[in-house]
Amino acid sequence: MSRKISMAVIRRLPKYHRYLRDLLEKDVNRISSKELSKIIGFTASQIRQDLNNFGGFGQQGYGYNVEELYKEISTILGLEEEYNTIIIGAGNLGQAIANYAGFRSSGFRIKALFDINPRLIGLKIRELEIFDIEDIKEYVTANNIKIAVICIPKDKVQSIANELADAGISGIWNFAPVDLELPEDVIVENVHLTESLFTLSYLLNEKKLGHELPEE
Amino acid sequence: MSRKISMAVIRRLPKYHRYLRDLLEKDVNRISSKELSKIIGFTASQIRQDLNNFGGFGQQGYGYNVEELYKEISTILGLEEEYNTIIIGAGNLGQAIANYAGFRSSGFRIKALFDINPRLIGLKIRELEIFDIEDIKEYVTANNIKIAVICIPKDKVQSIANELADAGISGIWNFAPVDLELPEDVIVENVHLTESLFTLSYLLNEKKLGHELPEE
DNA sequence: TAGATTGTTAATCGATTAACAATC
DNA sequence: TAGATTGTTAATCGATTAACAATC
Repeated sequence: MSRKISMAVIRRLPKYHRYLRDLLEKDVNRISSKELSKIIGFTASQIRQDLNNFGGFGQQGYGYNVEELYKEISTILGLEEEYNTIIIGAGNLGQAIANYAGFRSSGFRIKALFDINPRLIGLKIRELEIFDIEDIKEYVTANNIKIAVICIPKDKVQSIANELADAGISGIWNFAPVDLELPEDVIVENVHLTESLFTLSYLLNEKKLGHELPEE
Repeated sequence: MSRKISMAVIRRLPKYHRYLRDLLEKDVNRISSKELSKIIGFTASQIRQDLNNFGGFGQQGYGYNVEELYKEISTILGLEEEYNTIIIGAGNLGQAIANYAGFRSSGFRIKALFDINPRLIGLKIRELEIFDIEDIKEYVTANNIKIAVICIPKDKVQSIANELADAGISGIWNFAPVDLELPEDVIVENVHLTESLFTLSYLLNEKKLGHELPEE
């Protein structure tokens, strides 16, 4: 059997993870696909299909053990790994990410920030130093950095991404409104905020026009 | 013919918008679905299908007029509308959004921020006052606020969303890791940053394990 | 054992791609 | 007119849902 999981399935995994953690926190220790369906909003059938891509985690007549399933999904998501991470762009967004406990507590170890602005270079954000973006390639190589979070305006993004790729980065979490062109061994995950906002704008406008909106 | 556009199509619209603006800036005034396909990465067939959901914007033998198509899509996305907007949570992320020129220049008029922290209440961010989150319902009603951006920790989010709904809000742009339960006339667009990061984590892990990754 | 619920195959649905007549 | 390219119908592909035998 070949492992070829679709993006549709992959993007549901973090949601399972989140809902299972919520259940754990409520001391629920067992759940059926039917019950989970009710709270997470996917069909029971889809839940069973999704999970069975990765293994038979359930038990007939019983359902799933919440803690076990949570751990399995954590492993599948690679959350036990640790990744040296840098943030490029020490503006509001870069700082927001640097400070967000949720990322720091998972395996993403933020090591430094980088910026082009001389007034920021040398400052510290929560013990994290801000370096000159000129030095990024050298830093990535020297410090075994695996992940870069890009939080700078779009103009320079492609050229910086090229440097990161040259330096052997594994993944890029990109917040700039640009689709990067990189060798396919560099994994890019985009957060296109404007696209999200424009989707909201579309839906609001459609509602105002009295048109029917799609599910989901 | 009924208007029932799928979310898959809707989420591609902002991308068309962005690429068309890039073309406009490069003074390209005409493009075929085939050429657009090459730069945007969708098939030519899909591009024609997508656009034809909204009208016959092209011309046989010629292609599409870039400026005209850009304007059409702007209208479809509702970008000519103006929406009074508030930001809930004046932390790093709330400030990042308050300061981001891209949002301010489109029709989203940010009117104020709200926070629970007494040390922030009364301060200003770029002429925007930070108010007490206690007063939110009254403010929304009194100031014809249509959109709320939620940038606070998850605990209080559902109850604040309820207040917003009661006050007649039209849309919520939600950055908290929570799926809101609201009357269906309130439109919610989520930005689940952790889910995005975990997707990246999954893909990095799969790569490391030598598994084949899905397209897209 | 009887009841519940999984894992998995088969059926359905919807989205994408291909093809081509219409027409600029 | 000949060439290009759309708009649209038909074919294909993939994802979701339904069904049910296996089994706890």
